[in-house]
Amino acid sequence: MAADGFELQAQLFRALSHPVRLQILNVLARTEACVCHLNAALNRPQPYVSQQLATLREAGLVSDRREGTLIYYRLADGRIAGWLERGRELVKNGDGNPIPFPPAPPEVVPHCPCPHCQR
Amino acid sequence: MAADGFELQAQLFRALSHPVRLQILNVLARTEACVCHLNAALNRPQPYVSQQLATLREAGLVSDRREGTLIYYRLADGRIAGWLERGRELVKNGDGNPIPFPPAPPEVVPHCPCPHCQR
DNA sequence: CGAATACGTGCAATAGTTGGAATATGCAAG
DNA sequence: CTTGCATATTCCAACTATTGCACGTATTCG
Repeated sequence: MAADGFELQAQLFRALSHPVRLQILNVLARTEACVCHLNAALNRPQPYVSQQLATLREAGLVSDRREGTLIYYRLADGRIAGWLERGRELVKNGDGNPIPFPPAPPEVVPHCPCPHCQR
Repeated sequence: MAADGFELQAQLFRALSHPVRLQILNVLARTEACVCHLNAALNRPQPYVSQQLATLREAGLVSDRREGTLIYYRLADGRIAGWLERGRELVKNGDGNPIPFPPAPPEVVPHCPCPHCQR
């Protein structure tokens, strides 16, 4: 309960200190997505994706919306995407500085059953 | 070696996911400081401060400069302070939203032997 | 040289994170 | 109510971080 600002800010950063969670946020930066979409886009087991989403949700970074059996996730705050993007500029690569960021995954993912991919 | 951008970015966030390290960066955001100054300003044992500084140094967030027996630390990149400041706007406090950030420590700290405080 | 001061490092006990597997829940259709 | 699908939670072993403390290193001064 004695959580001062630094402790809260540290909790936010802890939620961000995981490559798969950053990958998820990278997908959500362009569009909301259901769990099955992230499951297919990241090629990770569904319970694993759900766990990371729970961490992001508890940190207040994403929010969710149910639509039938699907649950769509999106960034909780419009400023998050731009802030993360600016954070990338600060990443250094050991000796040199070029930052090998993988391309964002395609918006339509094969074998994803969600309405957004089935068209 | 198989460190993609997300892994590197996660390492950056991991270095930031600690309240004492955030406190150190908060001091360094206004001025460079020697270890003994941080030691006094944060009221933490010197080896403990050194360890946190080592973590920040390995993450590329701070750089250091020796001057006699003192070692001065500063933010490694001018954009870091502003980016951290903007990150605070995203911190939510459980239910409500007000963010109780402690005030920045004073520039001159009692019992600090560094030239900046002895005047 | 030796002593004093400012920092850094190594170690060990404790605590927290990770990621896979099994299982549980919640909704819709039949 | 049962089945089936989408998603969530729980459990657990391996791994990693935290933090206090003793000791090591580097620089200056006498």
